[in-house]
Amino acid sequence: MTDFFDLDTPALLPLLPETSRHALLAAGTPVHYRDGALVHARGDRKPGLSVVRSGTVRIGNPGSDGSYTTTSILGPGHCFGEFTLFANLPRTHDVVAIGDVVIDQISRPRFMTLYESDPKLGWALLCLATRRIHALIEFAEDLRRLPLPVQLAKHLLAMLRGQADGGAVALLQEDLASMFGVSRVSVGKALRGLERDGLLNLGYGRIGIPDRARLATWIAERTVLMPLEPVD
Amino acid sequence: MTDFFDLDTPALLPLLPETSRHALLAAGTPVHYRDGALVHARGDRKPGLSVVRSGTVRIGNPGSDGSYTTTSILGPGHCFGEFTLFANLPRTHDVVAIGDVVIDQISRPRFMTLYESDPKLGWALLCLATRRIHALIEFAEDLRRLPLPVQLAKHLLAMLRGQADGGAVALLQEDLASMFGVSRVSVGKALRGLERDGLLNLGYGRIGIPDRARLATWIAERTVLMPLEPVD
DNA sequence: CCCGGAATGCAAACTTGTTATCATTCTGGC
DNA sequence: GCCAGAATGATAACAAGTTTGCATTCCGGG
Repeated sequence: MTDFFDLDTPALLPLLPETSRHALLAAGTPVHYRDGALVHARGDRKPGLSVVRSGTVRIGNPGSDGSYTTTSILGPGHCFGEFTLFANLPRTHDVVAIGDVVIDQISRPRFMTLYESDPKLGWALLCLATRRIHALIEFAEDLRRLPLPVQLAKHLLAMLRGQADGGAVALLQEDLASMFGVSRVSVGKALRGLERDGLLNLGYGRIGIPDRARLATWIAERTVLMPLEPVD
Repeated sequence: MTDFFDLDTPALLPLLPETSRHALLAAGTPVHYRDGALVHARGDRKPGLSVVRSGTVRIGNPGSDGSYTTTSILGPGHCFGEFTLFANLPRTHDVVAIGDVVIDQISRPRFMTLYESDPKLGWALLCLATRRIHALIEFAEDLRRLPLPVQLAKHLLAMLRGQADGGAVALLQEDLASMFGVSRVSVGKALRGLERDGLLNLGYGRIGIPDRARLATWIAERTVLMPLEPVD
């Protein structure tokens, strides 16, 4: 489980050539966080880029009503904090460690030096940002147009990309609800509907997809937009 | 009326220093489109960057059910087409001219030459992309958490930013509906609710805000997240 | 092995938004 | 100044998601 929201967003590190990657990591200070520790809080003003070295972090925001919205869950090689560098913004999200995590923290001055000396870095960040924008737009569009069951199905399918048939995701209905900004009840209802149609099988903290191709077809029939294939 | 969705996203051109701006425009070929002309269609594979020179364009996508979702409306100085350059994607949206429009079309090879010779260009694009991601995330969050009237109010307020009190927006309820992925009926109902509370006054294709400060307060009372102030 | 907390299932009353249809009002162009 | 088309208002039947409360099932640590 690496990615929830930015499902089509690759990590930063693999986009960089060997040497740039090493330079970036060398510029950072590895910091250790234990489970549940707050890495950054919305509103924090200290700028810098962060790269996940090991473990996963949850990016999200609590609401004043006690609800919590998860924006993304990032694993090793992913980065965050670009807003503080390029957009002159404070931290926009809380970042919380899931389990034990090590994060390379790169200060603004260090990053700037690196950025100016290595054009590959800027290019990689642009590719990343662009893909993220694309993923976000498509996600927002889905959010507006698709009924909940289709959204859920799409997401589950994407989470199993690259796995063999009959795979399963370890995932609480509660977490799904927080990601889609919807109640646990609706998630449950939708999932059970999909199970009735034989597209999923539900377990305790586990959702299995018996036949990925069939689910993909089911989704395609309900999706409005022409799917896009990457060029090349 | 320049910006609907990317309300906090600045245009590309003002982010560039004088010389870079001229170089960029010189690299492009101005193309004229008449009202309603299709500049690009979703799925098109010819890459390139486009800069709006004059007029406005609508970025959006038709659904198979006949509905239409507007993602953004861009005016002079704004650019689009980055996806085709950095993410190896075909066009993700239809782009349609609103009124007569002139667009500078910059081919991929030309852009690449420019990008490599002028580091300011990459930096500006990164700033732009970053701000856009931020705006999109906040928008998606609103979409999930806020009731329609609050979303509408927030948007209307943002559209009048920088104008004097008592200003008005020229805007059809129909267009608002297409932007929020919601029916005209709900938009009407929500707007009339706001009018009852004295926060708006509705006209024919026109929405006025008598007291911006009061509307801002009203929104703040219903908004969950701590607002962010730009650093500097 | 069993027991308590966590996760899920279920039902009822309610809220919000949808579609569809029709009436009304506004506006620009002749 | 009038009139057709565009935009808005209003209503009713319906669909989807919410909240609340409680029952049930699962799992892991003593």
